[in-house]
Amino acid sequence: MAKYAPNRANRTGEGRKLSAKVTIHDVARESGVSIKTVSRVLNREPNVKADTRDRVQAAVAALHYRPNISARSLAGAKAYLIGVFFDNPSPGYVTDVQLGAIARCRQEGFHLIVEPIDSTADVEDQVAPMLTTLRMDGVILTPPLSDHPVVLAALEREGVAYVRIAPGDDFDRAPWVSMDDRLAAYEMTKHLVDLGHKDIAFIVGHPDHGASHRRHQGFLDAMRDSGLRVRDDRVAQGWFSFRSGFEAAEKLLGGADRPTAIFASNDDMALGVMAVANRLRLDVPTQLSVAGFDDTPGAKITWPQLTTVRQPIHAMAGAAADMLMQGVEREEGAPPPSRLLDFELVVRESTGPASH
Amino acid sequence: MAKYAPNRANRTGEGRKLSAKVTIHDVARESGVSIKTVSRVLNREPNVKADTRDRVQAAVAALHYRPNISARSLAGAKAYLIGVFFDNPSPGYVTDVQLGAIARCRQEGFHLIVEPIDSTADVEDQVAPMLTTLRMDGVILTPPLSDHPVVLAALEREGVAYVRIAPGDDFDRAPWVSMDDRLAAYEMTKHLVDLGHKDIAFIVGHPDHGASHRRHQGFLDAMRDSGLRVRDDRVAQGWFSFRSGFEAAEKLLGGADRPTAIFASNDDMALGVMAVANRLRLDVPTQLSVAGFDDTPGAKITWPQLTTVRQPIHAMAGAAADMLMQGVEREEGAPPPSRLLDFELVVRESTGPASH
DNA sequence: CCACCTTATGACAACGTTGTCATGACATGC
DNA sequence: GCATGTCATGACAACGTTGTCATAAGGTGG
Repeated sequence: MAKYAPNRANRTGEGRKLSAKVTIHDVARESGVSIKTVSRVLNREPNVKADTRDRVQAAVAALHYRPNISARSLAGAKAYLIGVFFDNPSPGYVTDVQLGAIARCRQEGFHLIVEPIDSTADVEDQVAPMLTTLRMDGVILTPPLSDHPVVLAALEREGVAYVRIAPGDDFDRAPWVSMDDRLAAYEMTKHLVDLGHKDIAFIVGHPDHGASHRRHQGFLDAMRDSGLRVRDDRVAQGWFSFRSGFEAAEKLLGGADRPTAIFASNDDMALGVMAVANRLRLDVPTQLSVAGFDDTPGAKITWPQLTTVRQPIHAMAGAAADMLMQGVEREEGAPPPSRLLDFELVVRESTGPASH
Repeated sequence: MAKYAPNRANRTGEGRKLSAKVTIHDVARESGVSIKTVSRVLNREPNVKADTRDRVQAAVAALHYRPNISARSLAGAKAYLIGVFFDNPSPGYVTDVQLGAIARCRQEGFHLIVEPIDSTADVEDQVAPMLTTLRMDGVILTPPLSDHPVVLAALEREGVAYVRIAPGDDFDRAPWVSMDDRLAAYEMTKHLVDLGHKDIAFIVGHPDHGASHRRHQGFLDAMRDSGLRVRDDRVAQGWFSFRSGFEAAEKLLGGADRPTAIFASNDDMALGVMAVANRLRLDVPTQLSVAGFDDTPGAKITWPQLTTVRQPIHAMAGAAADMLMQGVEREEGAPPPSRLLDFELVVRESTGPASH
């Protein structure tokens, strides 16, 4: 039984060499300086003569030297590792966050560790071990984990920095990145009102997500500002899932007395609404307008395509990674350095003029 | 300017202490043995008295000791890191792979590094640095990267083990995990034939994915075995995207002479077909049956729900992670230890009896 | 010209593990 | 009973970096 290593290259004898490990010592020798000076150049530390720096950089390039991340994190303070914690939001959301974060991380030589957390199981048991084994430089928290008390506490206890994406409350506790959910929902509602809709239904999102409440509030504010009444039976509770949107729509569209538009506070639920409309032979948008929120890939994967709000997920994740990598700083007592990014209303085919 | 560390725990006073770093030395002292013996217990090495092992394990538990992964990988051979490389397959696919791999990794104390590769840019430049900085124990390759020559070559040159998911060819080159795409497509076609369909169209997938050809072949085989002819204009080329399915369907359904069923070789394309059917006011499934492949979340997020093939993505990724963690082995000269996992035909509402 | 500061550099320890080798306690074979 | 082997353990080096401190070279002010 031999170690199967298509990879270890020369399994058939002395063969061709593996690309030999190049260490900082090799670079030091090649450029005629000490390893410490090489280290300085690599880490952009001050007090290195321009001439010396150039020689070292030339040697690094010539030898294709790459610092070993384990040695780095063992010796120094940084681990060059950023974590992303998530708990099954939609796949589209998750990958978008990852892509946004990685794009920034690559530039700085950081890597991304993804950690799904199952909040129905013991969260402490999942978080604590990974925090102590890998000493990550920071963690990006996605909703609903952005507000999970056990996760936040564990992170703080272990001394690991974190940035929350779209947290629900406790904004002064730690840095965050978010968008103005209330305003976005407000504008979407206005869009429907402008199309002539007066009887608009709303499907609320998962109560554990802070964004749910903000979107709901934006809807209510817009209706009030437009002088329109919101009937109690026109607001349904959902859970951000297709199924919950489907069920809410069945309730909303079940009787003869139907709203002319439904604003679902995320795309998955909006797709559930579309499915019900389809089933009831209601034409979208002539008989019913449907609006979503998020602009997930699914929004375009339906007919008619969904009018929705584009969340800057990619940018939010990138901003979060940035903050973590440069070691978030702030004035004593000042609020955490957080950022509110812009959204965009995406009007497609699922919304149209009110029918009556 | 103070370091902002909401994390450094006690910003509200002396509070509770940061969890102090516990090292192997502490465990050794606590249990009255040398650090080497502790190491042995931790790594399940032989030649440790049961009594000693118990004492060490008690100390580990009492002190909440977790080995530092950087030190481990610096000193030893293992890095406790598994990479997943992908290049924008659908988000659902990506997250499924991640979840499947992580479930296994957690048990063994491994972590997952995700690395999106942009195959339109210089692949070597993206792969080489990450392979040398992080010395991962192995990499899981998802299609179409499973067959990317530059990626495979870089992996082999750097001596990093890898397992390919659903590769297209060159099966003896390295271990892989896959499913029987041909058979699955064969059975799905049979399902349509059994429903009475004779004029069935097929949408081929992205030519860079090995699975595309296998699915196409399965379709052709089933048609032939059923004594049915496949008209040339009933086979359209797609790219596994919603849009490509949409466009293919427009061509397929454009004239008066229409097939009674369309088998799209993935769900995204099938959803494109559904959108066109919707637009043309063709009822699914009474006027047109539509079948997909993959059972992505999107398959349930449409009305009617899609008849499709459930790929064991989660299990495939888990198996791949397993192989990597236990250091893939095989007899000298024997084929790589690979695995073919079971699929499942999922019949939902989008397919029904032929209409004429 | 001396004291002192700044800049550029290197020697060496430290980081927390695992690998290698040595050692002592026992058991086994003849 | 002695050579030989196996088991259980520990001392110590090694892994490849960064942090700390020392030191030499050059600049500045009196």
